[in-house]
Amino acid sequence: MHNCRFAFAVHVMAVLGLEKDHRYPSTRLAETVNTNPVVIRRILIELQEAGLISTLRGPHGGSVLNRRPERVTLREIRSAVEKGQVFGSHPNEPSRKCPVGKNINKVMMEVGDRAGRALERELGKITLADVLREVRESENSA
Amino acid sequence: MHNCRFAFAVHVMAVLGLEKDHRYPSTRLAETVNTNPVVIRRILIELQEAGLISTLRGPHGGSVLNRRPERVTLREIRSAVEKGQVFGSHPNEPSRKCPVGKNINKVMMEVGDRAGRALERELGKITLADVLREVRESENSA
DNA sequence: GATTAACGTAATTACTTTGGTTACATTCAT
DNA sequence: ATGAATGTAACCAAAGTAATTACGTTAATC
Repeated sequence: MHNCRFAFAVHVMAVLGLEKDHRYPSTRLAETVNTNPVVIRRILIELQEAGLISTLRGPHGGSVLNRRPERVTLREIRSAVEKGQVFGSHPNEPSRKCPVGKNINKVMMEVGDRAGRALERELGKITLADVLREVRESENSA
Repeated sequence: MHNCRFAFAVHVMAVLGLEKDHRYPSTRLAETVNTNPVVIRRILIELQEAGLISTLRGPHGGSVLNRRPERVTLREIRSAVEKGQVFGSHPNEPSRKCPVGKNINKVMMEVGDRAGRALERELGKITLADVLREVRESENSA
């Protein structure tokens, strides 16, 4: 699919949730995600702006969760890294001569809003603690 | 955002719903959407495969709805033109040394399924007739 | 104060997706 | 036979994305 920022962000948050109050540098996070530290840092900045983590520079720096995993939902993580609509809209202005073309954009905006809210509602039910539990369960059954 | 096939498909279906039993050639549909006929035809093929429309070649050919707008949901339209997951996943295999990396893909798949189902549930509540009604309401208030 | 580990960020690259376009073979009503 | 329409292949340009390199900045520690 299109982009994997949400998956990366949940992964990072889950690692930070493994050991509360432990600071993880971006290089270590990048190792477990298996990508470049800069890619991780770009995501960390968005998680900071959303108030989900705190980051310190310098030796023994790195990132740490601001809240316990029970208090963080996937909805918050997603909205931190994934701005924009769920569906794409017409790149070119539709024909204003056609009754549908004249109004479709507005209608589709409303549809997109409804769908987006449904998505957020569902992700709001899942916490980072849920993810950590499922990760551990998969770990045991593996 | 990423792609506008869903918006195009709803637009096309709405135009076809304007006049029941009237065949619209791809060139006319392309005019109201304001794009190239080939782009429309690619979408029409997917709508055909989903059983939503019927298309005839030759003179006086074109596409027509198979069902009344009250019987078509946006969920069907979307699933016709939008395959694939809601969220992207890790492009590179995460580190298997990390308990999170080892299991995150499976967990994110489940999250994606849940989110996808929530999205489908919402779109299943909206019919093409609803879209046509909203289009007409916008028309009147304009 | 020098060293060093870490972040922040700009610039660049390679790749993929996507919509748009042209061209042409095929179908089929008249 | 004509001609209007679809189906489809090939190609292009633009946009988005992860990855990478490089470098300036911060701040803990000796």
